[in-house]
Amino acid sequence: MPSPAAELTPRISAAITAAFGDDYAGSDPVLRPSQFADLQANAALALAKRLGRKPREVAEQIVAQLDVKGVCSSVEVSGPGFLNLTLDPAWISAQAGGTAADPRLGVPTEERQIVPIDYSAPNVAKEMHAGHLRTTVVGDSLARTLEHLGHTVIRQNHIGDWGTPFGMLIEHLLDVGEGSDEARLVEQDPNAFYQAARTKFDGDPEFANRARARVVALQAGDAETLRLWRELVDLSKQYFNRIYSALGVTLTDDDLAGESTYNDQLAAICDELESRGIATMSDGALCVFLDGYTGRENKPVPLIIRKSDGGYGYGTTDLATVKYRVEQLHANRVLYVIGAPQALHLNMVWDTARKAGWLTDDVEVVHVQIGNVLGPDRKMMRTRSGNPLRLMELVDEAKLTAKKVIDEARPDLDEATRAEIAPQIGVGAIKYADLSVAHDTEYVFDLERMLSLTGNTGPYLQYAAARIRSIFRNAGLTADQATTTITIAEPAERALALALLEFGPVLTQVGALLEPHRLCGYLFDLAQAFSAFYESCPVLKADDPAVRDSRLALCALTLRVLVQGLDLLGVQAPERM
RNA sequence: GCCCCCGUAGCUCAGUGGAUAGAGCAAGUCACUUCUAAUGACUGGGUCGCAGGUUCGAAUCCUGCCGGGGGCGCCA
Repeated sequence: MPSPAAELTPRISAAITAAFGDDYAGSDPVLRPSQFADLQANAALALAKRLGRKPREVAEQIVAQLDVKGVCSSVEVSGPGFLNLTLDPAWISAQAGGTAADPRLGVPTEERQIVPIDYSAPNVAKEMHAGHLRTTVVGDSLARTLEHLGHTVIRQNHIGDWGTPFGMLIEHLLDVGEGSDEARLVEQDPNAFYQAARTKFDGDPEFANRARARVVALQAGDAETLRLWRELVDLSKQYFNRIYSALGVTLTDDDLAGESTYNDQLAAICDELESRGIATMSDGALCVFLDGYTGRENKPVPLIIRKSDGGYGYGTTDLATVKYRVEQLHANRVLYVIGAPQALHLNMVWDTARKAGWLTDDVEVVHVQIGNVLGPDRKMMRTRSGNPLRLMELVDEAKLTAKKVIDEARPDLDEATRAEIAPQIGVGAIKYADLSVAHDTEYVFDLERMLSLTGNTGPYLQYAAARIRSIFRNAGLTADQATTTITIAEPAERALALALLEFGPVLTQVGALLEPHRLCGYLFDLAQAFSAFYESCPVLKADDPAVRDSRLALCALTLRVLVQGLDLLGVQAPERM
């Protein structure tokens, strides 16, 4: 069941060719949504120039050749040469029926690609903060969406499980004692543990020396040191999993691909780049200098792949991820869902990999830039400095607020039901807020706004779904029993049905552009179209049984699209609220 | 200094080179013995940062400027 645009594009193209000859075959019909009709085709204005004729005349000639029998009820030339296309209600009805009969709801299955997605990437023994929340939520939605479109997604959680901080963390672990309450902070309140280690490191020279020695032992592969390191990582995994579980994120231990997994490849990467002359020594560090990367005072910016102390930084491990994902995972497209400030670094890594021949032109690499999350003061929320909001605390707060709201709004529901619904609303609100703004723009973290039950928020969409479920409960039916033919009559029915036909095209676009906020915007429009329909078109109270059944079928389709769409965002749709 | 991103209604944000730039929130008006009013209908609200350029047509593309943010060698 093609969408209106998919149906009309080839027809208009054919009309253009028929009117102006093969030279014009394949011209873009420039089909766009319109405020004056269902769709408008703007091709005539561009063609007029090429043809040396008046745009309106060109538009008339296209119309003369246009076959839209059974699709459009009217085609009008308007303004300077726009083609206003109004769809036939019978066609809309049939397409809506076709969508309802399709288990995939009109979502195409695309040619399969292998798509590793790098997202979340929290640090061991550190609290996840709002910034991590965002890459986690956006990455997870992209993973769900691309999978649904038929791709093979390989989740890659590139956790920070290696590096110099582990010297002080391990020494602190020994100081407080393995298995002690303080050690368990890594699992419950990792920042407290990290800060305690940090404070000692900064204030106690003896401790700092032990920490530095411990880093050396770790890198040398000392067995006891590795055992302690693994314990820290394991404790952190518990923490990550509690967060992921609370948030309904699809990441599991199987998706962990932390920095340490590339340890045994780093030396070879450096050796190869050095022997091939791609990397050179500079101030004791092994660096890659690339054309076009200059920094202060026009000095070339290095990608440091081996520090002067012999250690490796994230430049080297990131190079290793490119190699691994291309050579071992056979990726067609690699997504790095990472903070926007990393753009320079990532580009240098990719250019280095290209220069080395590890990254080839047939593999698309994309930086899905995650904009900074700002505090109420509009300043960046940072981990290093300042005191970050504990993510768990934040989630708990959202759940609590949601509970208060549902308690007040639905005193008729029993306590157990309300307690079950509240987390779905609270968590959904946070995730939806992250997803509904373009991923590369900054945004101010504002719990109150996220939890607002009106406007473009998670709860509003959940409410729309819950209302539909309520209708089916009252009808004594399940949604999949409402499979009657859909017949469009009222304007609100028409608008709702048209919105439903756009689900597939929107998902295609989200997959291509990697922009979940488009799905949010679409679902919001759909929910609004449904609310308007709900106001003006009685379903169960409809006089005519045929109208009632048609509207029930429309409700069922709306519910399925809402639930499916929310699921691709990683947001639950409660039965009632 | 160089590079990247951003600047749209009071606020938060959409916006595929197409007609009179849109939502939501907030403000105001109206509609509930309700298929869930947590809603809907309506009203007011704009120098799309500024100035050029390209184009039949620019919020959108190009250049310059102003303002904000970020990045720019041994943290990741």
